[in-house]
Amino acid sequence: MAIAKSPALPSLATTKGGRGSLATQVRDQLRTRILTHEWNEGKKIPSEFDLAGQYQVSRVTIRTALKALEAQGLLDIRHGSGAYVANFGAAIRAGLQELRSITDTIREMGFEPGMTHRVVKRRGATADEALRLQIAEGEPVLYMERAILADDEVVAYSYDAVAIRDTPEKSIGEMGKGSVFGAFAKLGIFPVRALAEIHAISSMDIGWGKGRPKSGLYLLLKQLHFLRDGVPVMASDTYFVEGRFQFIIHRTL
Amino acid sequence: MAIAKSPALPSLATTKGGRGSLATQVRDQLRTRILTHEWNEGKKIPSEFDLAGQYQVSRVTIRTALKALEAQGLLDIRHGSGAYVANFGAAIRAGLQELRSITDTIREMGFEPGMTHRVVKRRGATADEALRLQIAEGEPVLYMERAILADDEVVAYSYDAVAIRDTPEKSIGEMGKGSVFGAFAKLGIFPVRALAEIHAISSMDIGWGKGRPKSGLYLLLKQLHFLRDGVPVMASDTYFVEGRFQFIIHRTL
DNA sequence: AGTCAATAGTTGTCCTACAACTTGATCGAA
DNA sequence: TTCGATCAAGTTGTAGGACAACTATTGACT
Repeated sequence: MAIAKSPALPSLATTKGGRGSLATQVRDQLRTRILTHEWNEGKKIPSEFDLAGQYQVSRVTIRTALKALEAQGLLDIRHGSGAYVANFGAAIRAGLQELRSITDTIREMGFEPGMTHRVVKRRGATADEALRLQIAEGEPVLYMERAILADDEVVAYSYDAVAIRDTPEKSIGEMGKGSVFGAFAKLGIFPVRALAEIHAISSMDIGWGKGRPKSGLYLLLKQLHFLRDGVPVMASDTYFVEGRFQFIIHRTL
Repeated sequence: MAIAKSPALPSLATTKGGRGSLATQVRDQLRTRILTHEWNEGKKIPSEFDLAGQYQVSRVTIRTALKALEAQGLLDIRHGSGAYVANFGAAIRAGLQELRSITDTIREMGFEPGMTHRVVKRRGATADEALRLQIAEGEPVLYMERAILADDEVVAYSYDAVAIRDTPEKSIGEMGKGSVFGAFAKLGIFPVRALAEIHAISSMDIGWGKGRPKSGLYLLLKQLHFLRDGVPVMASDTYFVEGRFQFIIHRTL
């Protein structure tokens, strides 16, 4: 039962000046250790006491991290026995219930993500956009039409509207290029949740270009992204080509 | 700052002999207090210290409960400030990321749930079912074909296969009648998670009866329900009629 | 072999104390 | 007044120690 700080573990506070609470940092590190299969699925991970020793934090902090991972479905904590790795690692990472960028998800699925922009412009909000973004009609939004690719094949067409509000002009340009969430992060804007509505759509009016599917069958993900305090920042309608993208949801109590 | 146990609160241990840990009981009670709008959306709830006094438990227990609710997206806890009610109560309850029976969801949406059984029989597992349920091909399963109604209108057709395993014969009959999960509960079987796959389907071969939609457009929810230890117990393919049932997902980090 | 009791290990809860952060009030200077 | 800094009170985050409740294994006994 020797307690020694494993030198292989990246230290906590020093990694990046501390981005979030201690428990959050520990949670993220344990998360990657689980997802990289450091412990086999179904296997017991070290006790809270041991982990506290490894990370040099209190048992409270470890417990908070473990509970969070249990809530995400990655762990199964049993009173008096221990914490066990659930056997759904990959599915959870790809699950819709986790808010992550489509690009990242595609990359983790082993494909090469890509994106082509058809429309990127600043214009007044439509009635529908104004309603969803809780702004006045006609107020400026950044409107985009993009095709999302995986290994050069179109997997989805996305129609997005970002509320401008106080966004400086120069930063708006960046969104039209790389990752939208990357641009958000630079501005200190962090959407922490999204409300998504799912529909089955059969239409020939969706999409463009030669990669456009003939079936016309799509899964529409109608999303609204929110900040911590509940302010909506982006409304996006993404049409996923049926069959080319796996939609998984991990449901828990 | 007077700490008095509110007499309106149901006591914890006495309610039902204690179904789960203290923190879980507190979580459930706080959850209903939130969903019944005891505190307005966006408003601050009492401090951990106050709640500990109300429920006569330690601050640790309250913290555990609050953290769980935060993970579910019902609360927003801010360091140094307090815990605030998120403005997504209804959406979260109806959200797919929460594992609840369709019947309950329909009822909470204000409709009268119903169900008609077309097929209820015990037969050997098909190759696909055997694979999903992790049993041998031909082993007995309870197979059902049901139509799910809301206010006497068909919202979905479901094709389900339940792994029999040690289930006593008489209990199998009950599943064919009322709620499947109700029958599970009586047997002490509690599915705690499900992995769902979503597809858009356009087909005229789905469904039956005169309520069958003409469009032939469905959202297929292909589910597999698991026990705590990862044993699959039920595989169900549910075809939701596009437009008649709102599919929402609450996505969080 | 089978049953039961003891035991060590693990998670759940409690207590106390303090650190870190947020918010509003207070006060002083421009 | 108006702005800004400072302060104080309130709240969440982390620490450490202690014990209760539960699990799984071992070992003794029948």
